[in-house]
Amino acid sequence: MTALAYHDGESMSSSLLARSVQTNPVVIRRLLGRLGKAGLVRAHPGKAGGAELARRPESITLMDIFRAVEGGSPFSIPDKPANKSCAVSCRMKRVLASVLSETEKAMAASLEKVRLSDLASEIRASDPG
Amino acid sequence: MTALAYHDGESMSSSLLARSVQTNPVVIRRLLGRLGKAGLVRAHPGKAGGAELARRPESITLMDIFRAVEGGSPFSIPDKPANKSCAVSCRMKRVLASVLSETEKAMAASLEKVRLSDLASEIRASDPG
DNA sequence: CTCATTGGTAACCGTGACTATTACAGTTTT
DNA sequence: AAAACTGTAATAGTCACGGTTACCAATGAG
Repeated sequence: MTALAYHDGESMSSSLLARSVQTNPVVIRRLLGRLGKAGLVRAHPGKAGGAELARRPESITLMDIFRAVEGGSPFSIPDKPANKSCAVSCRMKRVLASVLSETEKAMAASLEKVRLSDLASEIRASDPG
Repeated sequence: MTALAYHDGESMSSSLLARSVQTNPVVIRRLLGRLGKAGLVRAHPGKAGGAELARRPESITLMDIFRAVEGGSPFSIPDKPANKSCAVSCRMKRVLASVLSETEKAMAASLEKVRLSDLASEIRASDPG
């Protein structure tokens, strides 16, 4: 995503992006699929195809990307059946959920503050060429 | 840990704790081992042995537990070699590390705010017996 | 039209992390 | 001595994820 923002608006093929992160094009396409469903990127098939940002990088935060690629909550509470004869076990899930919801909000707020354009700027600032 | 705080100061065996979370005593002992190294619990072998909190539950935060159980950072940056011919790939690790360090701090601050005694109180409040 | 290039997706394998389980040694109380 | 506990090692099973191959659909160049 940062690469897309860096090459402002231009379309890049999945193989090119794959080389950038040293992985397989299919992995990239899987990610682009999720990002596409979230409305962050557009893909064009065909000979001169590729992927490009669907919105301006100023309007995309890291939280948008996080939500798109990691489906659900970063924290998960195991849903084993509680031990009915234990007061702690019975109430724990409810209590933990409330706490984790708070720290999730804190994390989200932090990620919301960083826009994709910020990352691109930082890269440009430290790029000699 | 909440169970230990709930049964204020009393010692509990790993098998008892295991039944509470519906798992195997060995799993509990492995966790207690880490918590012990972090100075959060004490364990006593022998016939009337078990584990107990090493500090008052008011002085233990969820962040303490998190650090003790999960060794390192919740976020990890893959340490694949960067693609030297790509400016983004070369600078990305540094930029990402700085950003993630911020959100880690946010998460830590949120977990620091919750003390073990808070959880025990909440359980007691909603416990009829 | 033909064909090369690309995205999209399914199928499969290998790997790494974690849980569960068994087993055994060491310690402490009875 | 016996019982009950911790601590730890070894093992097997499960699950998620990355990597890979393969195939289809779409698009643009010739």
